[in-house]
Amino acid sequence: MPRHWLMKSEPGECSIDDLAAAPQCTVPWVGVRNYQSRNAMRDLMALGDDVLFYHSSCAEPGIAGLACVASPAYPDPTQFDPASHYFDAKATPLAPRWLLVDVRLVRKTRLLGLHSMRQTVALADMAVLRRGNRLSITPVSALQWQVLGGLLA
DNA sequence: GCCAACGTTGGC
DNA sequence: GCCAACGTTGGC
Repeated sequence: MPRHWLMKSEPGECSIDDLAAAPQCTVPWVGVRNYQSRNAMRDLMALGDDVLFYHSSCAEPGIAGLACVASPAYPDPTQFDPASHYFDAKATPLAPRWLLVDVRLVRKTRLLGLHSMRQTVALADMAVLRRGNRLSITPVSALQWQVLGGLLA
């Protein structure tokens, strides 16, 4: 049974349109540098899991499309690249610290704004809406997924 | 730019 | 292992 996730991306880094324009409509989810989110990818995600693609840190934050997990977790190559913003001097290929999964577009949706999400009672318990939430990857319950499916249809 | 929230770091 | 300082996130 697939799980459901919400993954935040800054549109300036990778927007839903960037995802749609990528080869195979698939991107490696580079740049996660938070242990909880890394562990979620490593331990909890599985190929085929559903993903809500969320635009954060932008003028209109909200869900912009549906995607899916398209690979198992593997080392994030940017941690080894001194030229990368995501370089981590303490990581080595033999002892990688950061992992990622590939994410593939399922379909772009209308933008379901953060404000609309907050106004939807059935979504009130979503992890991403919790005060002070800063995780870039959060779980979505089956019920929440169903409600969102209706709102995004 | 502000600031609340909270994860991470490092001294002890 | 505690905890204060610091850095980052992200909405506003």
